[in-house]
Amino acid sequence: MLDIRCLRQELDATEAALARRGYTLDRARFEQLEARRKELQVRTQELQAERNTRSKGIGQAKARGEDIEPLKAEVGRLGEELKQCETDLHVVQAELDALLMQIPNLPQADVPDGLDESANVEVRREGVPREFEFTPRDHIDLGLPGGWLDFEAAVRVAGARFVVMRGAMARLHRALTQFMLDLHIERHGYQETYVPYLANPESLEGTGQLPKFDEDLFSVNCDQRFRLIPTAEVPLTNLVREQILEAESLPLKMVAHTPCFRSEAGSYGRDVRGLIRQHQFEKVELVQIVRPEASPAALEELLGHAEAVLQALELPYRVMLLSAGDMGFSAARTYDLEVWLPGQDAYREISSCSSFEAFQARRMQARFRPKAGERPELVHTINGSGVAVGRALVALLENHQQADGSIRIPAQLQPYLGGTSVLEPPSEQ
RNA sequence: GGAGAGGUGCCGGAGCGGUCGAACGGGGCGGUCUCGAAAACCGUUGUACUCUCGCGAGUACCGAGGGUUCGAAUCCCUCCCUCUCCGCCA
Repeated sequence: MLDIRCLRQELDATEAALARRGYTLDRARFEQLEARRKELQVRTQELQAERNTRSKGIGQAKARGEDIEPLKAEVGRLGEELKQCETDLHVVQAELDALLMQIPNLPQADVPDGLDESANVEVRREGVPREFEFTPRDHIDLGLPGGWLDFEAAVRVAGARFVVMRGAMARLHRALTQFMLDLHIERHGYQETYVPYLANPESLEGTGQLPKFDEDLFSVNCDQRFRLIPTAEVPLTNLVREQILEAESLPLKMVAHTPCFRSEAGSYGRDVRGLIRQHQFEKVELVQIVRPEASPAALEELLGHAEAVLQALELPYRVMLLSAGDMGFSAARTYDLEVWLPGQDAYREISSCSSFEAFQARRMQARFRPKAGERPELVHTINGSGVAVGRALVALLENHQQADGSIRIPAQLQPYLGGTSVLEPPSEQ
C-alpha cells in the first residue's frame, strides 16, 4: 500500500510513477473521495468533541443534583447529525482504503521504463553456456527413463501441470532442496523457518496477493478463508505483521522450504509441457526484514545469495533488472535470475528478488522501534527465491546431461546424493 | 465436533454506565545519589488519525462489527480468536 501522503501531497509525481508501470490512476475519483473524506472527518470530529464536553457537563450537573432533562434533549438532537456523519465517513473511508489497496507500488527511479519483459535490462552474465558435442535433450526427454519424471501419472492422480518423480530423480529433487537450505543457513546467515502452507486473507493482503489476484490462488473448500500459499513469501513476511520489532533484532533473515501452489489462471498454452510451470512446485525462499536505510544493500546481498546457488550448481545464468511494467504488484525493484536451458536454447527465470520498501510493511503494520522510547517506523521487506527447486532440477538435467543420458552431479551437490557423481538412467526393460 | 473459561497498554493485572487513555505492579527512558554500579528515591513512558505554515488544538482506539444511552472498557446482539477438558487424529 502506498503512503496516502504520496497521493495527497505529490499527486502529479505519483501519477507519473504509476504510469511508468502501466497503471492509470483514477485521479478524479481519488480527489473527489479525499475531499469528501476531509469534509466529513472534520465535521464528525467537531460533533464528537461537542458531544463529549456536553455529556461531561450532564454528568457534573447530575452529581450536583440538578435537573438534566433539558440538557439531554439538546445533546440528543446533536447525536442525529453525528450518527449520519459517522456513517458517511465510514463509507468514504472504506472506499478510499479499497482504492488504495488496488494501487501498485512505485518503481524506484532507476528502474527502466517499459511495460513488459522486452524492456528488462541485462545487468550481467555469469558462466558460459556449454558447447554440446551432441544435440542436447530437454528435461522431458531426459526424465523419461524409468519414469524419472512421469507427467502422465500425475494427470491420473491430479491433472495437468503436476508431476510425479521417481527414484533418483525424486532424490535429486530432495537433494537440491537440502543443499540450498544448508547453503543459506550455514553460509548466508538465514534462520531456518517452518511455516504454514495455508494462509488467511489478512496475510495475503499483507504481501499483496489480495484483494487483486485471488484468481491466481487455490482456495480450500472446508474453510473459505484459507488459500494455499503461492510462495513462502506470504507466511515468512507475515511473521512480522502487526509487530513492533526492536531495532537490535534487525535485520531478520529467514529461509523456508515450502511447496507453492498457483492456479496459473491466464497462462493457458504457456509452458504446457514439462516442469517449468506447475500448479505445485517447491521453492526455497529467502526473506529479509530490514531498516529502511539498509534495504538497497540488502537486496543486492540477497541477490548474491540466490546467485550463489546457481554458481555452486555450475549453471550459467544472467541477472535481469525488470522494467517498471514487468514487476509484480508490490515490488519497487526486482532482479530476476535467468538460468540457461539448453533444451529451450534460452534463459529462463529461476529466481526473482525484490525490494518492496515499505509497501508490504504498511499493509501489514510491520514496524520497528529505532530507539527505546522513539516512535515506531515501518520496516522494509525484501525477498527472493533461493531458488525454485523444480526449475533448478530442469537446469541441472539439461546443462549437465551427457551423451548417454546420464547426468553429471556438481561437486557441491554430491554429498547430498551419497557421494554420487553421475546419475545413470535406469536401464529400460 | 461436545463442554467450559477468557480476550484491557511493552508485560502482568484492576476497572459501581459519567474527570478512564485507563488504578496498581513490572519493564523502558530521564534524573538524584555514587569513583562507578547495584539499591533507593523523583519524574516520565501507548498507537493511529485529523486540522494548522507553525505554536498548538482535537478525534478515535480496552479482540472485531453492530446496538442501547445525553454518555460504554463497563449493558445487549453477532462474529473472530486463545486457553482447558472430552472426542477424533499423524
